[in-house]
Amino acid sequence: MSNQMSSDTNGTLPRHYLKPCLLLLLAEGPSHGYELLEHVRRMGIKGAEPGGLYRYLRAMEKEEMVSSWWEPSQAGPARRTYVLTEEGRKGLNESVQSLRDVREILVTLLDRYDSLSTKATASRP
Amino acid sequence: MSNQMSSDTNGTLPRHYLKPCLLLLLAEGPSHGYELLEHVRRMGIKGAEPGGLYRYLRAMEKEEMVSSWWEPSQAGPARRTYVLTEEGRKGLNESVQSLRDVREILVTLLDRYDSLSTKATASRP
DNA sequence: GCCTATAGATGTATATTGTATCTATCCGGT
DNA sequence: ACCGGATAGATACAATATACATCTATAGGC
Repeated sequence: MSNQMSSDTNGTLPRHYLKPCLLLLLAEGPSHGYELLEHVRRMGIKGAEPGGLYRYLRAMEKEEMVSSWWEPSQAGPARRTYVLTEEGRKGLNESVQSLRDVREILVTLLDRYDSLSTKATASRP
Repeated sequence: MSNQMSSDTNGTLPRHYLKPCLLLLLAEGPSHGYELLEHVRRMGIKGAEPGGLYRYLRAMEKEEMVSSWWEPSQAGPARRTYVLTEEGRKGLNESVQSLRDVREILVTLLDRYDSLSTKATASRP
């Protein structure tokens, strides 16, 4: 039964905004997976999980949006530190542009919803 | 090769906002699939396609968000007319609330991006 | 009769996600 | 010295979602 509806984006940014989030976070400075996980969660992608995140980072590396290396940790296991590449910076700029588009569409959609209830109230004298 | 990144949400609302869009459109008045397809496309979900849309409508009907019946058309084949149910109205309200959350997170994220480049420019005297 | 636009539905390959599980390291407690 | 928990990263496989092609039908124009 192919049914995609399930429970929606409740209060959280859909996980598919993970890419722009990661690019933004890395534009703010180098970081490693475990830390990025907490950051993206705090940024709004509550449902982010390690599996997907690490996968994403590797995929981004394959696309040369980021590069990484192992770095020993003073406390705990070694970390893979990620930094944004030139490509990644460009990718971020593009992502941000489409995010702006999405934001505008959302605003329009929400206005449309609001005017809907306004009309409904207005029609009750 | 499992690579999820591909080309992102370029200029369009991700297809997974189809549900709130359809609910909003149906809140504005009854409609049928073919017409809804054009409307959601104009609303920003450029990549919406008939297959997914019709399936989506049937799924929403199974969830009792909408109800439908066949209606003969004056010109062309019969149409399945959809209307929003009480359930659907509630679903729309909830969807809209999470859309507002998403919008706010997006705004925060974009501000953060902007302040990033501001800092970069500011550091060049 | 044949072609096109309209209208709806289904089948299926592929892509993406979700969930569980696995390895390893360091630190603190006992 | 040994154990358990926090940190860190990675992988396998199932479940879902998406894209694309295809199929049925009807009405109207030519």
